[in-house]
Amino acid sequence: MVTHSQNLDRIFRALGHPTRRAMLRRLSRQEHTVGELAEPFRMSLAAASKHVKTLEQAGLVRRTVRGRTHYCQLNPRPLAEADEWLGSYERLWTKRLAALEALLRHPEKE
Amino acid sequence: MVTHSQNLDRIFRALGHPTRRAMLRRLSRQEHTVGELAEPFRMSLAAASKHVKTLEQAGLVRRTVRGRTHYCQLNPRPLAEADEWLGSYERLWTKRLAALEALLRHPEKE
DNA sequence: TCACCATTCAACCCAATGGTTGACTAATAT
DNA sequence: ATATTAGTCAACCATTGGGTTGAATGGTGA
Repeated sequence: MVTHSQNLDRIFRALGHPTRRAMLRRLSRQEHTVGELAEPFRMSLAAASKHVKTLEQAGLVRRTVRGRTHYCQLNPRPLAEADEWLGSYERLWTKRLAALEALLRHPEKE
Repeated sequence: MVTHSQNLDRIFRALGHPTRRAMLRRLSRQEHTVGELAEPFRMSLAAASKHVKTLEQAGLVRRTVRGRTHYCQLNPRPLAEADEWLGSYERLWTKRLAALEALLRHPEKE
């Protein structure tokens, strides 16, 4: 059994690396093969393949194998989960940002 | 110079541990000392103190030292940053979830 | 002054991450 | 048939992460 908390662990950790965020960015526009995902980076294909795997294990990427090529597509659901978690804090930062904005607008009221 | 991407790295990684998320949860209700933050966990104070430090380095916690006790308060700004990043994917998952919901409502249309 | 308390620091341990290379598997193209 | 291509796997390496313990720092209270 994998708990919700463990889900969040994997999701947030997967998002915590620039290579993987860049991969997600590309996948948000269209499906790509592992090779295509790897191409922009100065790292071995094996390394990139590992990144894809951790995205997959976080549920962020779904892979369908056709012949020898693996097609990856973004599964945005876990992003929604992460967003939901953040959502419970939204009230806090909007309050904070509103206060900041007010301060910028009327500095004399300090 | 610390880039925006590195900021996101630290933020997402900080969120990728249940202990730290629990600490943030508590801090979202009120300020707490390091000792108070550590108390609920079955780990040494030193270990908890490290978690606080990584939250601080991600910018999620601000610390003010008064005498020998360190008071921590949540700084929600980086959460807003993370949310902003996720926001650019929101269109994707709402579309997806809407499609799913429609499917559940009218399964015959498959 | 002296004991105590809140916290960090330093050294250490083990497991996980992020990368490499080389071998392997299996599908495709010539 | 053979060479090439897509991708994984396994072994390895260095760094980081998460935990421990014991000592150090520096306020606080009697």
